[in-house]
Amino acid sequence: MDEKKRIIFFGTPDLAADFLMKLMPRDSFEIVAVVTNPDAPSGRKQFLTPSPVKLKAEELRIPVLTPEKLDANAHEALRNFDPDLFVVVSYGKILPKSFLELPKFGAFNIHFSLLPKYRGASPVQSAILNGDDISGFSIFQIKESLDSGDIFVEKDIEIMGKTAIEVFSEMKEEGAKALLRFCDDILSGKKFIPDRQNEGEATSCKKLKKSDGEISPDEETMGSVLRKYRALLIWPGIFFHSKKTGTRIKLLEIKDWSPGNPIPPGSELIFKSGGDVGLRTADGALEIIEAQPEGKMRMIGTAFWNWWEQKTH
RNA sequence: CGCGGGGUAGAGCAGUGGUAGCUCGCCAGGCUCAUAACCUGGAGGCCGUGGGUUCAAGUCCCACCCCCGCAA
Repeated sequence: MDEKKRIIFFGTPDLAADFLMKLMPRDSFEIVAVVTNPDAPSGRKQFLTPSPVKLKAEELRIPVLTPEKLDANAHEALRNFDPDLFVVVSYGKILPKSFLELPKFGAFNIHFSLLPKYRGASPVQSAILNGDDISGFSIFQIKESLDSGDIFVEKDIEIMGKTAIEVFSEMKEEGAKALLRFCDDILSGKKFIPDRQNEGEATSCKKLKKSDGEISPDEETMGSVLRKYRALLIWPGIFFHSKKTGTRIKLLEIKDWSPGNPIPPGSELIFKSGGDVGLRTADGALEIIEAQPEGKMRMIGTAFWNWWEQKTH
């Protein structure tokens, strides 16, 4: 009977925790350790909170490492686990070269775009923002430079008209299957013919900022607002500042304005027509399903309309 | 002690010591070819909880609970 291969898993957010869970009980390999970011302040009271991956790993009784820096100490700690493979899913730190040489079968990352497009921190959101119809995920061997290694597995996912939640959900579903198979394959010695990334086609995307969610509805097109909504709804969401009410207003759920419903001429930024509440944009309108003024509880469209009328008159 | 907003009808809000109100929704009726529009009527409230001040508290004072925005 072969010895089980030894994997060290790197990851931090919820998404990574889901991948960890799906990689769990296997005959061919085991997760011998999990590396995640240290506990960080979170929530209104700023309590120190462990990462979702740490919580999941503890639940699964896997040893957890939370190095602040990937230094010599961390290197030593990982070497002691005698790893065969590193699997990285949204870890949040860049692995130095000396770490990449630790596992016998190498270090691999699953990235949620069709590399070399959208290298960096927000591939799913960026693809939606750009209005792409197709994205996907890539499993590649990690090199020192970010998201640039040779691609071993790649799969398309249709993203047209979908929200980030829906896309992530599919990425999770399909990606976990692919990653599982990949781990089995590579650890059993299967030969891959990896694709080198075409550097000329590479694009990159930055980490999202809170301010990316700010919109100016009457200066933007419906398409622009809707793409931002779909891309950013997990975080930071979309919001605008209203001079009339003096508050910031989040749009929690919006959709296309129903075509049968006339948009009254001369409508204000927020308007009501029939039973629906609308948001006027530069080239049309969107329906507000749910919104939330700063400091208030979330409101369905008609409640938001009531609030708006009372604040603006 | 991180900063701030709030808790009054099903929902959204007004009400600064003296009869509990408005808008939306809901129910009934009316108008109408018709309606999400309009008219009439109606139901629906321990005003977050506990104490205090007062002849009198939704309102002033104290404590507590809960919700939310920022921040991370």
